[in-house]
Amino acid sequence: MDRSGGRARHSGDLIAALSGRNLAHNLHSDVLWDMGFAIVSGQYAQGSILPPDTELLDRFRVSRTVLREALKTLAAKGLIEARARIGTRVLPRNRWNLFDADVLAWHFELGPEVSFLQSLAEVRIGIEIEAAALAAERRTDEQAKLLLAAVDRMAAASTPEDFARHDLDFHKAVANASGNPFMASISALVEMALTAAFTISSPVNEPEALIQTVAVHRAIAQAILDKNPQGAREAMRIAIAEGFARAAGRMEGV
Amino acid sequence: MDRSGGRARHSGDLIAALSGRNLAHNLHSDVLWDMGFAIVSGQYAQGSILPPDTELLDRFRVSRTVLREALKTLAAKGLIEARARIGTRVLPRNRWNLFDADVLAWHFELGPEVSFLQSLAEVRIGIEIEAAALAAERRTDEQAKLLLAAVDRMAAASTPEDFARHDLDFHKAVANASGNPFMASISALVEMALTAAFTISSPVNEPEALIQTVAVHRAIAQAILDKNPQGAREAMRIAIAEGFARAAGRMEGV
DNA sequence: ACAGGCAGATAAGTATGACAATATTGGGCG
DNA sequence: CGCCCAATATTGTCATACTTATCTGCCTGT
Repeated sequence: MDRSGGRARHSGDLIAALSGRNLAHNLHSDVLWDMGFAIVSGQYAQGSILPPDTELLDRFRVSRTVLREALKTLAAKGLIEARARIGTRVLPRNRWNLFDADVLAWHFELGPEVSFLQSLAEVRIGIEIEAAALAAERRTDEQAKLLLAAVDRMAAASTPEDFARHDLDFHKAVANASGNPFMASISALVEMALTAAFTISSPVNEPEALIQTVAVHRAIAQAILDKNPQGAREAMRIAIAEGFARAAGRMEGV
Repeated sequence: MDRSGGRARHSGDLIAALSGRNLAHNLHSDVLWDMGFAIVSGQYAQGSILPPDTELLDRFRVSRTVLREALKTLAAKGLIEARARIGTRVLPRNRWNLFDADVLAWHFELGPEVSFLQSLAEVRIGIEIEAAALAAERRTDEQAKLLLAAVDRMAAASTPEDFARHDLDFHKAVANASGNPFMASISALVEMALTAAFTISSPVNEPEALIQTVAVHRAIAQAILDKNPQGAREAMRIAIAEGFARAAGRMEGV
């Protein structure tokens, strides 16, 4: 009965808005988010069978076309798999594409767990450390300039949103300078982590933290400028670890 | 005119077969692979607009349902974005989900470039090094046992396929022991890299290389057993770098 | 009693034609 | 000359019918 047409929007919208991604509001995306969240939140257990088409059709009051396209989207992200006569099965989590922006967003909708933020920080450390090191080896002068500019904008930011945006720009610039397409491809992940972290606590509100965060990022940029891979690695590790520590401290402490 | 029903299958099938993944053969997956490959191969340039539904319908001789589900799948993987009245646009590569198994497979269909293999090795180094370090900190005794068993099976493998399978098992076991769900989620990537590498040159055929490869993997397992993160990091880096070097050397050097 | 295949039932896959929503483009009106 | 609106092209949604795959269980032949 709670299926009134205009229910509250997903937290994913915040992230989409921040990133300038389109958030077209079509029926199929409604169904998609509903089902995606239901699966990620465990409402449909891994390995279980979803209700058959007919039942879902009745529940969502949409056409078969819409439902099936939503399910196909979930299948494309590795959440489900359909088989004739059996039904549509929820796949085990290790088949899910956790690097997908939507799948990540659904995870955040059930409240960012500290353990999840930590997992995120760990992958970021792995990938972005290498990206920084590669950038230090391969950067062009042009790319180095962009990095320094991004740091300057971080230092000058006045609102948490501004800061987060420029922070993201910085990390994207590092990924680009690495010359490795995979590095650039995980910006969705970085974006989610940064958004989550800054939703919890932004350095902008704590002058001391702001100065330190900017300093660490400037150290990364400098190491890349100096073509110093090892220095870039270490600085990047500190930047990510500190960002996570601040958010985690804020969540547990207080 | 070349749209005869039973044309040669994609190289992706090899990988799917090796991984035991299902390869259902429905219409929509035909269209999906055709279009996916066309986009990845640059046949449809980034930022360009795909032909309208009507034209694609005519080209593939399928129903609108099938075509649209295939396009929705591509959209879910970040390759395209449809907008009313505008058409369906090919997104820039940095929006593509390169960690998706299908997208990866399409990249390999146009012949594995050395530069692409290198990019793959670089991300693997980033992620798997951290996974190994985390595994060294968090492993259970049970997980350690599985690791050693996988190494033993690698040493005893007699065919390239067997070796690749056990190698993959090993890397999956490390990812599992890390306790980080993201690490486990990239096994598709590792799988692709290993399959590609061993298609080019398997250590099984070179006794010396086999001994060395097994030794390095045993070193990883031992470091994790000893709860020695730094040792695990270094051994993992060597394992991946050597694997890539062997394949690359075989491709360029002859 | 058992093996094997044959048929029914169920759920996903495919087809088709019509209509709605949306955004660009160009023309008409102030 | 500029603004607004309508024509138009393209994707989005709907409803219904039919096809294919495959699991279950009966049924037959040995």
